[in-house]
Amino acid sequence: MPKTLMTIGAAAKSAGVAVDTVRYYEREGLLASATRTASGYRVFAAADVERLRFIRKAKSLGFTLADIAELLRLQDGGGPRTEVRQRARTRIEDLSRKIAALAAIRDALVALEGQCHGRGTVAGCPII
Amino acid sequence: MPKTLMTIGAAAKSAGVAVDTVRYYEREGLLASATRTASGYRVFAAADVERLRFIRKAKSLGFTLADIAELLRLQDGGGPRTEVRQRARTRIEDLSRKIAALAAIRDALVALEGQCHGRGTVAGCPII
DNA sequence: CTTGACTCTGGAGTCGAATCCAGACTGCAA
DNA sequence: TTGCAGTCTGGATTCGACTCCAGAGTCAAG
Repeated sequence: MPKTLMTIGAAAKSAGVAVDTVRYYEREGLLASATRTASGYRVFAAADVERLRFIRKAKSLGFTLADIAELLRLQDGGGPRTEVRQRARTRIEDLSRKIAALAAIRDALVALEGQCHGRGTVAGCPII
Repeated sequence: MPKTLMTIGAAAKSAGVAVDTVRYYEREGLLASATRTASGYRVFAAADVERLRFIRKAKSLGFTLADIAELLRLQDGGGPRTEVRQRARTRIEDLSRKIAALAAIRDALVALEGQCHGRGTVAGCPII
C-alpha cells in the first residue's frame, strides 16, 4: 500500500479523529463509502483525510454535522460560492446572537454578585 | 382548595413550565415530593411555585439542573452565602470562557468571509 | 507459528433535559 | 349522567455526536 493509501487507523490519526468517528461519518454519509481491500478493510486516500480534516475544522467553527453535510454536498456538487458565503453569514449571525445572550446572562450574574455582600446564610441573598 | 393550593397543572402554568417537567423535577429531587389529595393528586403551595420559578430563572442564567440542585440544597440547608457567591463566580468564569471561545470562532469565520469574493463555484473558496 | 495490534459488523449505551405514551382514574360542569 | 379535561404511573423516546461492546477475522513482527 503506497503511503498515500492507508487503513482507517492511520487515516483517523492523521486527521486527528477517532477510528469510530470515521466509521460514524461514513454511516452518516459525510464520507463516501470507502473502497475496501480484498479482506474488507477500508482504504483511505489523502483526499479522504482532507475531508476528515475539513469536517474537524468546520466542527471547531461550531457547525453541526448537518451543516457540514450541506457544505460537503455543495462542495461535491461544485455549487455556487455565494451559497457557501450565505451559510457562513448565517452561522456568524447565530454566533453573534448566542454571544449576546451569554453576555447578557453573565452581566445579570455579575450584577447579582455585586449586590451580595457575601455574609450570613443564603436567606435573603439576592442571588437566590 | 384555597387558591394558594393548586394542582400540578395550575402550578406548572403559574411557574411557566410544563406539567411533565414538574414531575420530572420532583423525580430528580429538585422539588420535595409533593403532598397529595386523598385521590393521589399532587398539591402545590405558593412556595413550590416560587421554587419552580427559581429553577426556571437559574436555568435561564445557564445553570445546569445539577448546579441548581446544589443551589437548592444550600438554600434548604441555610448554607453560607459565600458558597453561593462562589458558585456564581464559577459560573461567570464559565460564561466568560464560553463567550471568548465563540467570539474567536466568529472572528475566524468573519475573516474567511472577507477573503471570499463570492463568485464562481466552491472550488478554491477560502471558506471551504 | 504465535502473539498482539488492528479491523470488521451490528447494535447498545452515553450525556442532559425533558417530552411523550398508554391505560387507568378523578373531578367538575352542563 | 355523561363527557371531557385533568391527573396518575412507569417506562420509552427524543436530540446530537459520538463511544463502546462482543465476537470474529486479518496482518505484521519475532
